[in-house]
Parts: sequence; structure tokens; C-alpha cells
Amino acid sequence: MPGADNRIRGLLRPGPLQVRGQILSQLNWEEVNIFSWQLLYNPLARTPKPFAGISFFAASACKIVSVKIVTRFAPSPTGALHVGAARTAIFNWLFSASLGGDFLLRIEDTDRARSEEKFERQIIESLKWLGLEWQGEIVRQSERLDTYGRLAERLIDEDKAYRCYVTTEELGRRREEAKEKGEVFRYRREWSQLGAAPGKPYAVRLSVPPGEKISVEDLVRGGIVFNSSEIEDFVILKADGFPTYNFAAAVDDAQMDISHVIRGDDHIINAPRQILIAEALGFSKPKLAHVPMILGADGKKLSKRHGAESVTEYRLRGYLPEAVLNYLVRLGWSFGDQEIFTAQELIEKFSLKGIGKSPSVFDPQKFLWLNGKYLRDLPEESISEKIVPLITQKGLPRPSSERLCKVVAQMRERSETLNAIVDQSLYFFTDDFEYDEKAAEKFLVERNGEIFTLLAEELSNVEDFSHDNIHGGFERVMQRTGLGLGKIAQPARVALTGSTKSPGIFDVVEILGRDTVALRLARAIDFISSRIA
RNA sequence: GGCCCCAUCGUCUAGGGGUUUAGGACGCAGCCCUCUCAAGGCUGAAACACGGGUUCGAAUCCCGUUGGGGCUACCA
Repeated sequence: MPGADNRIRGLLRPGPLQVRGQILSQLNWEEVNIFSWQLLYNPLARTPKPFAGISFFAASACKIVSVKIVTRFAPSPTGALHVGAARTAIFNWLFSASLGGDFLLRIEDTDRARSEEKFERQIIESLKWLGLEWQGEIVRQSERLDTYGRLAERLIDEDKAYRCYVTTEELGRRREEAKEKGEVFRYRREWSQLGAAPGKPYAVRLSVPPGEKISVEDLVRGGIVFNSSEIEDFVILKADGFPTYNFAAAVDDAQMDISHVIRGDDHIINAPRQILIAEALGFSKPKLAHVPMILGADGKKLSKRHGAESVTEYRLRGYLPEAVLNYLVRLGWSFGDQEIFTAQELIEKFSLKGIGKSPSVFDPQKFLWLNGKYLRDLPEESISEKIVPLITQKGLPRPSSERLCKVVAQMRERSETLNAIVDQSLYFFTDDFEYDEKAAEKFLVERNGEIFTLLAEELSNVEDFSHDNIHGGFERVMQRTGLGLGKIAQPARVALTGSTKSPGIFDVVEILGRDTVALRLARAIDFISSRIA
């Protein structure tokens, strides 16, 4: 979008800056200039104090000058959506959403050997689950082969590209040789006729003029300059007629009117190649922002090819989409000291300025904590809803929603994931549970048999089976035995839940209900006598 | 090897020449609460990679060193 800055500058003048009828600031000339510059989304420009809410300002100003922001997420369907890719999707989505632009989805399925439709479905499912909505139709590169072929032909006609007949085996050999000699092998045009023969399959390579400076204006890291001599005549169209990544990406970004590309650092090396392609074609070039990568605990790139974890996997483990979104966006991006953001807040507060330059290590512990935090904030009903399928999956009957809500109210404070809630509360949904071995050994002992008998008796006398009345029942057992609550509650806990860990004992008793409690106390008494015998 | 990127507590990060005895969060430790486990509250330990500059003054700017990472495909 050439000239956008001038258009903005033309429309922004010193004086009151009004947005939605509100005077937000009095601009002087210096501010107008800084502001105009910032509207080009250069996060390196410092935000002057009055412009704390830059993305809000920028969004408004974008509307004024109708600069269309278009971002895209362009995964290759060669695996599930892994967290690193998900994060770049989130950044792109937020960037366009914060500026009132469009966010598009493009499937880069040009690797015929590795692309699979099921992965595409899985990626789409994950994006929807995260709440990342895209605009318009999904673009599939495999459906645009004609376009790439035509454009490659055009470049050949214009002598900006040429056919290469050398086989990959031959190239591999040459690279080996060069390496052994400590040299760097770069394919150059003079080899283009090697092995040429009519009808023989060929790839198309771009002629890269050596000795030229290619500068990349990166919105996160600033200017990076490459020397074209370091770039070989790379392939743009493979022998099978499919485009290479760089060619397809450069062509599509231009034809889809992508204004900003936010992607992983590992693509920084591709930037000069895509610029070369766009220039050869006379196409527009999107603004680039390379975000640092996500590393594993070992400091190595977190990648799906290294078996990294996918969004799907986290969903299956009982993570909430809000938490995944929040955790991933905070990995490499920050807004002061704030840790928790709603999606709406992110849209308001996101800007490229907050993206750091150094790679981030994925921390499963903090992720888990954040998920727990979200779990505690969610209404009980909506957690219950999400949990029902997890319960029925275990072959248990669907519990009443009243009981489920009570269980959730108790368990969400002690669990970090949906799955953990279910796993730790099975005794609420089935009588078929084992006593924890150590717990039974310590608490299901002879002297406690009497306590259980008394407790059963007192609880059977409780009329309204509610928390406070149950408490009263326990009090009476305490009086009759002269024991403290701990001496009674803990054995009872084991009898009722099989474990030494549970919500408060009165809550457990209330939720289980009169009959179940009686049953389980009797079972514990039986267990004790069978043990003694 | 070549090219490129990066460098604040173990981890995510704030900070962008003086406001800093470097702030917050996870994790860790202790205390409080307490029928267990959690949750919650409070307290604590914990970092500017190193060396040179520039400057009255450097975590902050510059250079170098070291360390880490990425790319180096007819993968994306």
C-alpha cells in the first residue's frame, strides 16, 4: 500500500484528535509525525505518553484513511496444529482484529508427500476451538497450480527464471563434494543446461543477480540486510509442477492483498527470497514481522517434527481454549505486568510493540497454572457441560446436573484441568472405587470401626441432609467419642472417597447423599472386619 | 563451515541513560487459614552473560568476546 503514510499524514493535522466524538488529544506537529509513522506499524517507534492506547488510535485512524489491514495464517497440513504455529495464528488474528482488518486462512499443501486432508481438518478444528475466526474462503495452494505455472512461465519468458534439468541426486552429490572441500555450493545459471534433454522433467529456478543488497524491513527487529550473492538460484517450481514454498507464498501474499505477514523467526531467511520473487513479478510486498520462536525446555526449537505438542492434544487433556489463547499470546508478547487477558482485552491491547526479540521457552507448569486460574473463573454450569462427555466416556451414567454442579464447585479449586476434575472426583459418580492402599492401612483400622458405626447412626438422624446439619452430626460423634474433628473426618474421608484427599468432609457427605453415605460406611465397617479376620 | 537472529531471576517477562536497594507472574521455601488436599492471603530466596568503550552517570547506547538458536532442500 504505497503512499499510505502520506495519506495518513494528509489527514492527521495538528489540533484536536477526535475519535467517536471524543477529543482524545491535542496533537502538535511532532506528534502528528510520530503518529503517522506509527500507523505504518513500526513498533520500534516509541509511543509518546499521550498515546498509550496505540492500537485503538491506529484502528480509528485506519478507518479514517481506509488502509486495509489483511493478515493471514498459512499452515501446511503436515501435522496437527502445534503450539508454535497456533501462536503465530493468534498474533496475526489479533493484529488484524485490533486494527479492524481481515484475517485470512491459506492452506499450504504443496508438499504432496506429506500433506494430508485429515491434518487440514484438524488444524481448522483447532483454530475454531481457539476462537480464531477467519474471513472469506479458505485458499488452498494445491488448487492454484495453474496460476503458479503461468507465473513461472512468465518469468522464464522474461528471462528472470530458467529451466533446470539437473536431478536432485546430482545436486546432492555436488553439495557433498563442495562440503568436503569446505566450500559452499550455490546453484548458478551456468549449470542450467546440464543434462538438458527434450521432454526431460525440469524444475524452474529464479535467476538471482549476485552482489545486490536486499534489505528487509522487519517490524519486530528492524532492518536486516542480506547479500544476494549468498542466495543461490533457488527453485520456484518443482519438477512435479508444484510451486515451492517461497514462490507460492510470495505469489499468494500479493494476490490475496496481504498487508502484514507475522510469522516465525525461522522464516527470516525466506524474506529476501520472497522479496526477490515479488520484485521479479512486479508484485506488492507485504510488511514483515518475524516473531521469535518457542523453544522446548532443552532450548531447542519446539516443532511438530520433533513431536511437539499440539493444540488438539491440550484440548484432549482438558485445557480450556481461553487459557491456551492466553498462555500462548503471553509467550513472547507482553503488556506491562498483566498476565490474564480476555480475548476482547487482547484485541484492544495487542500491538507488535509488545513482541519481544528473544525466543521463549515453553513452560508447561505456568500453562497448567493459568488453565487452573481460568477453571476457577468459569461458571459452574459451563464447566459441568464440558465435563459430562468426559464422565460418560468412562462408561459412567450421566449424573444429574444438580449433583454435577456441586461437584464442580468443589473440585475446580483443586484441579487444573477438566480431565483432572473428573479423574479426582470419580467417587462422586460411582460406588465402584478402590481404597487407596496406604490410606486404608492407616485409617480403615479396628478402632475406627466404632466411629463409623456412630457416624452412621448420627447421620441417619439428621433430617435435612445439608452441610450445616451434617456438621451437627459430626459434632455429636465428637462429643460421644471425645475426639477432635480431624480424628473423625479423615477416616470418614477414606471410607467415603477411598482417599485422604477430597473436598471438605461435610460437602462430600452432602453431595453423596444419605443413602450412599450409609452404604459406604457399612462397606468400610465390613472391610475392617474382613481385614481383622 | 557460511549466512542470519538473540542475550534481565530456573522459566515467562517489566524496564529503553539518573525515578532501581532492578518490578510482576509461574515454580520453589516459610507462615497464616484449616477436617485432608487444594484454593486464597502474607513473607522470603532468586537475574541485568563477560570485556572494553561513550557519558558526570549504563541493565538501558556502541564495539568485541562468549554462549544459545535458526537457516543452509525440487520441506514448509
